[in-house]
Amino acid sequence: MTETPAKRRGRPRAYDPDLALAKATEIFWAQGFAGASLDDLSAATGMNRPSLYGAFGDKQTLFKSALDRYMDRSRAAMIEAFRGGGSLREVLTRIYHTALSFYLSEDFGGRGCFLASAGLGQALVDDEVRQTVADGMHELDRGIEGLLQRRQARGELPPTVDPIALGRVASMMMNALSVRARAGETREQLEATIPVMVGLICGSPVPEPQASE
Amino acid sequence: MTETPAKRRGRPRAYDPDLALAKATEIFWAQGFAGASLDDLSAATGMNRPSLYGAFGDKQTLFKSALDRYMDRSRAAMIEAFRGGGSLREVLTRIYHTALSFYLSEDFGGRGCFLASAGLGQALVDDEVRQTVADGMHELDRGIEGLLQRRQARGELPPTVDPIALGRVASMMMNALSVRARAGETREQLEATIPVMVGLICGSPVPEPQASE
DNA sequence: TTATTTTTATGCGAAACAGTATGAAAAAGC
DNA sequence: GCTTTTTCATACTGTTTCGCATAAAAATAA
Repeated sequence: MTETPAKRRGRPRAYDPDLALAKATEIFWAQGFAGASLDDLSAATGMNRPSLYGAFGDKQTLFKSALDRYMDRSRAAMIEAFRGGGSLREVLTRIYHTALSFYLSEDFGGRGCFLASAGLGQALVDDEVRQTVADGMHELDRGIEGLLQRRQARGELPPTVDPIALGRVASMMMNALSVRARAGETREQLEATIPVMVGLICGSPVPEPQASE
Repeated sequence: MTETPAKRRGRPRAYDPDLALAKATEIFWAQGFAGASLDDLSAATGMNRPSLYGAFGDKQTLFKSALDRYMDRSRAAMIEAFRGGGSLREVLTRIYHTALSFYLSEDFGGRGCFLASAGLGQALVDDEVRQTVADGMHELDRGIEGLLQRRQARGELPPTVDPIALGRVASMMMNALSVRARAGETREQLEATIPVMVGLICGSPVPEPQASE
């Protein structure tokens, strides 16, 4: 669908819009909205100022496009992580690892979640951004809550726990990973916390050989 | 010590340095380093530009002073929360409530932890800031780890758990509260997660009559 | 009163900033 | 080959930014 359906009429554009948006996202991610100048964005995307403006509108609109693109990407990755089978323990572990794969970058070092970093950096200045970020986080909350509900029904969680309250906290732990990633903690340090978090959610040491079911 | 020891010689300053730093902190907190202009800071502090410069140096230095002041204040509040007696459950609850008292503001709405918000906003641009923030968080990590170690020795935690790993995650939950506060969640929503978090750390519903061992 | 010291007030200046106008370049249509 | 359409490249405009220079104001000291 995205491939050129017919030969476009005028001069062909010299950039790939999605790649450019990805590069712009990286600048916002590292420097925040206010800290990213149009010169920075222009240099990173390889587009000059008027092309940027023509393609994405002004800086605010570009930022919101970056936010939307990130949410689409991370949503897709999370759906993938939810889908794969395995025990609740395994699914949660996969979810946290997926989150970390977004928060840690080879080239830029730890930068955290784009929503929690660049997004929330603007939260007190632009309420639309704040709302978008909040919605994104709550969407993930509901995903994990649903997961815990289903797994509780299968007996993977004790019937006494509240899967909604627990799911929300499990979701919040990703926010904690984001903060620590941006604070510079290493992949090893962060990955070491995952089994601890999963253990807290699922019941500590090992599900126990669980011959019961 | 801080009171005027003798009559100062020249024209008296028209501002209270610490109050001015507090006001500047609020601007950085809401708008970030790059988003806060010297005009904003000047208006908030009531100091004109040259006075600001004379008192705190340039914008970077002012920001780092704000960071230091925040760390001093929050450290003091946390020491207080650690000191008061009570069960581990009670102490942890008090610690989380103390954290929330910093993250939520009457006038500005939820703004999160200054370290995690304004501080980490600069983390990828200014490595000294990143290191300061990381150190601050790790100091709190060690505090909670020590608390759990002592309480485990008193039998308030099962001997099987690793108090270091658990303490680190307990500390990270404050980072999660910070993110959600800044995302606009209400005090009620945030406070509702505290007993869930404390329950995860201490052993869920109530330490349970725990007849098993 | 007069001199000295310290802070405030006005406002300057160079640089960076966001956004745009103008014209050249590169493709398709005829 | 010429026109039309779309994008690129240069450069401009007006504003905002940060930091500081200069001079007035307000206190003490002599």
